[in-house]
Amino acid sequence: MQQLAVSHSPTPARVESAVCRGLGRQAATHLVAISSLVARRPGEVVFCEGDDAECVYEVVSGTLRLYKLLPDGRRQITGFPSTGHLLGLAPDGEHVYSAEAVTAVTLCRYPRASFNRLIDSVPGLARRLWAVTSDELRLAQDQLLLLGRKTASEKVASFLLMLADANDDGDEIALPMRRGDIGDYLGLTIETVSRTLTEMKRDRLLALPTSDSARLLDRERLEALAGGAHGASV
Amino acid sequence: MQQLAVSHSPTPARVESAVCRGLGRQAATHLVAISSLVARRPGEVVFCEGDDAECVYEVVSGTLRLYKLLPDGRRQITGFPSTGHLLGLAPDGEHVYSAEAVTAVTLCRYPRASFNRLIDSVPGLARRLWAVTSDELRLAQDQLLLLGRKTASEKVASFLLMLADANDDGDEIALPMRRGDIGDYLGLTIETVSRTLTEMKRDRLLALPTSDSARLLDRERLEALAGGAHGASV
DNA sequence: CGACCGTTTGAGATCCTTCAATACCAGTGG
DNA sequence: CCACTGGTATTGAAGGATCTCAAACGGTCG
Repeated sequence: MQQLAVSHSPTPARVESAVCRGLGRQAATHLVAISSLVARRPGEVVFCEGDDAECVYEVVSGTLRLYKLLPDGRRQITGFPSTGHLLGLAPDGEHVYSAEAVTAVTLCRYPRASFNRLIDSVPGLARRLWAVTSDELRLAQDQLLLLGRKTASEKVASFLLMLADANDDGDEIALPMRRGDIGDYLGLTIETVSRTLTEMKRDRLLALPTSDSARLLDRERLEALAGGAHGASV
Repeated sequence: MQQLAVSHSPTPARVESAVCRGLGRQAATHLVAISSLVARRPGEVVFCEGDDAECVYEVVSGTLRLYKLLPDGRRQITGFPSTGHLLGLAPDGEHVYSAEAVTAVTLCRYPRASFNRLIDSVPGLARRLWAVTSDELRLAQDQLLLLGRKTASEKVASFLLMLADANDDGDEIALPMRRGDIGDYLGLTIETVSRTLTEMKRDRLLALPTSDSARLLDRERLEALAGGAHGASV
């Protein structure tokens, strides 16, 4: 996990994240000192690609979408970060993607300058951030395989299994994002996503109690469909 | 840049890489001490996805392809690392992609255990590796946009511009990889790559003196075709 | 209820793939 | 020197997966 957020609850010094515990009491206190909480409602923007990256964010609650745009408006969603994920971590000057709230979200915000000083002064933090970024890179490379070489059904199956693994609520999945978001994540259109889900429902691979939730009915066949590497190894 | 390699030439203590200079003489000497050189001929494998990641590599010369496979053999190439790039950097246990030589290559190999100890003992190294990995992540995210949302022509234009930027030989580009490699990098077939290149030649966008080299004739139109983000910002 | 927004479904068009043949190029042996 | 061979690239024709355009459906909220 990549948790870093510190508590802003009544007991300010209480540390919730694995990283903070790893860093020791003093460093954790520093993190609390430089952080602040921000909230966004569904659809609201947190930051845009090209903005000066003045802050690093950690998701405290809710789900966001990260995306890049082409000049004509075509959109590629690169991820749906939720609780515990870090945003805007790249060490240089500008955000390289935009971030919007999918659900209502709360974020823990760290000013970049303070954050960078912390990296220098806290032993182990740089290595921790490296590990977090490496894991993101690994996921991005899995996504390259998905986008470049998988069919629509394989993409959707991979996506559902990825969500199931992340939510670890067994086979019950929340789909807070819209069909269009899913399409822009998988390199498909809204219609193809919808048709593929309908087809999977017809084939008894899954149930769609509502349009924003799903239940996996046949994980084995879904995994076969997804091919290797929906996040897991081959 | 992400250079780290140390010299194995007659003067063993001489340090060639930017990182080593940044790290100081003593750390650089440590790097030399744990490294060894390996060579591979075209088509030979350096390591495979799923192998224990016993070593980290830096490319000293030549070009490689990194790729992931689906069970049925479909392939997605994730990059063509060349001189100065690091391979197998992920901090955990297994390689997450395979690496093969495209041209003849020489690599500088660091045993992972020693490398990890070095990270702990050399201040600044972890942060440096974080920066390197962040940059790879940024490129991977650009590639997500390309694979998910660009057309064949846009993909090929982006690819050519990316190579031109990397080689910085102006508008002369070496294409050491085969058409099939380009296709598997761009999520296209061999035939589509070939047709697209032919079409660009017909449109006077580029010249193809041989099948493994190209000259950009109209960078402006190519950049317009590539859309934003072929590596550069929008 | 009725408007709105997102999803689903349908029909036709298109880009890219697939399958197949031809061209090209370098190396080898006659 | 030239034919032959193997590998890669190019070109052609046909098919198909996905997209586009368009309409119908369904839930939510005032």
